Amino acid sequence: MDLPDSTVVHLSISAVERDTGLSKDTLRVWERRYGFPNPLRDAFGERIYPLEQVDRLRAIRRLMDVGHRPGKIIGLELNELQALSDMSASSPSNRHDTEQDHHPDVQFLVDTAKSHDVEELRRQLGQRLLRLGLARFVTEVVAPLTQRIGDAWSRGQMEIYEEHLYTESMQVVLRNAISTIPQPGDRPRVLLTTFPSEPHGMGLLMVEALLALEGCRCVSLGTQTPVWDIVLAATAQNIDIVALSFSPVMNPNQVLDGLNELRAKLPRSVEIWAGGKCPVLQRRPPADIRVISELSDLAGALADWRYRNCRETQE
Amino acid sequence: MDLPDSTVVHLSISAVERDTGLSKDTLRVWERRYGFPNPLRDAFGERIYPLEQVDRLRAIRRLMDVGHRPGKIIGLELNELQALSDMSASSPSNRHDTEQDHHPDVQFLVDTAKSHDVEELRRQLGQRLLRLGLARFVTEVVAPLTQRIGDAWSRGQMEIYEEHLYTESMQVVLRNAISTIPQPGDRPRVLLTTFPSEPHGMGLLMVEALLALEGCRCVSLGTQTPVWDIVLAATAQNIDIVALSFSPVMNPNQVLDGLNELRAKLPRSVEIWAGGKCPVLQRRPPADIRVISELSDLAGALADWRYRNCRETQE
DNA sequence: TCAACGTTTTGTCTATGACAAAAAAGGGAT
DNA sequence: ATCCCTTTTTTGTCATAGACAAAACGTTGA
Repeated sequence: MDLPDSTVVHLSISAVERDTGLSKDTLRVWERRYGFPNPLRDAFGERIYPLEQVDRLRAIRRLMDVGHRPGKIIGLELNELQALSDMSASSPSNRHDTEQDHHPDVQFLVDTAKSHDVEELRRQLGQRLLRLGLARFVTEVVAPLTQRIGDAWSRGQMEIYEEHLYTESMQVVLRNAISTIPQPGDRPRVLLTTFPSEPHGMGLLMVEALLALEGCRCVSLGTQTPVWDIVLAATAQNIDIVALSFSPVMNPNQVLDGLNELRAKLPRSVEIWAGGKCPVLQRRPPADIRVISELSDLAGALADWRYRNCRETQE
Repeated sequence: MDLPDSTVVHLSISAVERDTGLSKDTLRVWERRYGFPNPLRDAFGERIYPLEQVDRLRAIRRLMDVGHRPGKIIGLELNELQALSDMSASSPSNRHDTEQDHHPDVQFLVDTAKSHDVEELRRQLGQRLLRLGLARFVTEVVAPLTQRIGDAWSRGQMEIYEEHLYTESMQVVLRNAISTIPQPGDRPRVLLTTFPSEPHGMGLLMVEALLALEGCRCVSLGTQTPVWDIVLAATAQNIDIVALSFSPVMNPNQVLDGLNELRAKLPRSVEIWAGGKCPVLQRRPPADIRVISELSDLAGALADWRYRNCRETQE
């Protein structure tokens, strides 16, 4: 009578690293300092983590992404952690009025996304795209909806895979729409990408859509490009503007360091635009970098660029 | 006269882990045992790796993926490593005739990708898509070309941003093609994704294209889904087959552990298909998992599934 | 309200030892 | 030669414990 499940309810340290995103070093140091996690040991003295502790670790990780510190929450039980994540959800700091404007429809779409009916979601999105046109679709549907979904995820109201399903569907819709835009425009040439630690690409697609509509020539590198490669690409592609997207979960210092390094390595003639709902951009905007805090500011920034560059161009 | 590049030519141990795929533990133990790598130390005694050593490590990693053992090759210089890699390239085991058939055209496309002319690349790809049809385009152009580009990058013949540009262009072309496939099919329902440490999504798109053409209902989660969320998604979406894609740079142990864990957590009725040019899949295929080593095996695997499930379905 | 400064928290690094699992090598027997 | 079994070598990962920089926090003074 063996126990084949013993490998299932207990995970090795590397499995926990993979599942929680917490490094082995971190897991060991937490155990040493806080007494949690408190894994059992197998016959060789190696840590084996019960599933229950892994769930708690996952919840802790989620709360940390929203700003909590491990020392404060590591002692809490799973239900307490969940209560806390519900609480931070209703805190006023996260409430943006833009959300409320479209509350009913955005809420409907969130529900559709959670219904797991991918075809229906895609149909609903496509319908709104046709009804509103691409520009309004991006600013009035994609942006608030994506933010809302991100919020819901960080509160634990949504599983990661549900967020993945949404992202994938929306990407299909957006990419399709973008590819139908004719490309008569020439300047400015805009390079789109994110820093290596930023895997979210939805912001890039939104910006690409809006800029392409305005006649810009967009060159997207996708997500996670090292700073030095952004410089190389900007040079090779004769780029006028480098547009970067940042999500709220990005490490503030990586944002600032990366931007400063990029600014130092790029020629002054190349502008850097930084967008996304990343708190540090508003609080400590770096010098010589244009911060686009709302999608609606894009058109203005572009008009501005065109005004400044209308005579001196024709290189 | 400062040296802003000092941060560029030296990498920290975690940066090297990310760039080479060798774990910190491995890097340290190699240094202890073989004397290589032999990083400098910064003011605080932490390892800083010169770029030259990182290149050598990458080459070593590449050779290990093909079957060489670290102890034998770790003493070789970069050019010797490359010579060895060229040698094993011409060994019969690695030569797939599919590569040779289209050698000239693939080379032409690689050159186009390196020319930085995105429009031209996209045009060329679109043209081949029309000429060959989606299925042949995927197997005869996308697959060999992507592999070739990955090769070129890991040999330092191509910059990361050039690879990003290629990936982005190809994704646009493929996604567009996929969205034109009508969706009459119902079974099997296939879930597509990658493990958290695998950011490459091109393999998923290729598989999605081929399966959709065969009338499968594909549900893609995009890249980097935690194991547990794959299980949740498979359950919620009533999935028949979970298809995972692995690139050569993935850590072999993460691959095997992840697959075993996934197998343990998924119901037996759900099949797991693992594909991609990941050496460990061929050398030590895990039990109860279908390894798809070549794209051409996909159709067979699917026919097989359909045969086995033709009567018992209709739940 | 904001900037500056000390304090605490926290993640990552270092070093060395140990050992299991994989691979290679040795040694008959077919 | 080829196959199978055992022994040896190779190799990656885990463990322990100490250290410190960078980030976050709290407090003070303008």
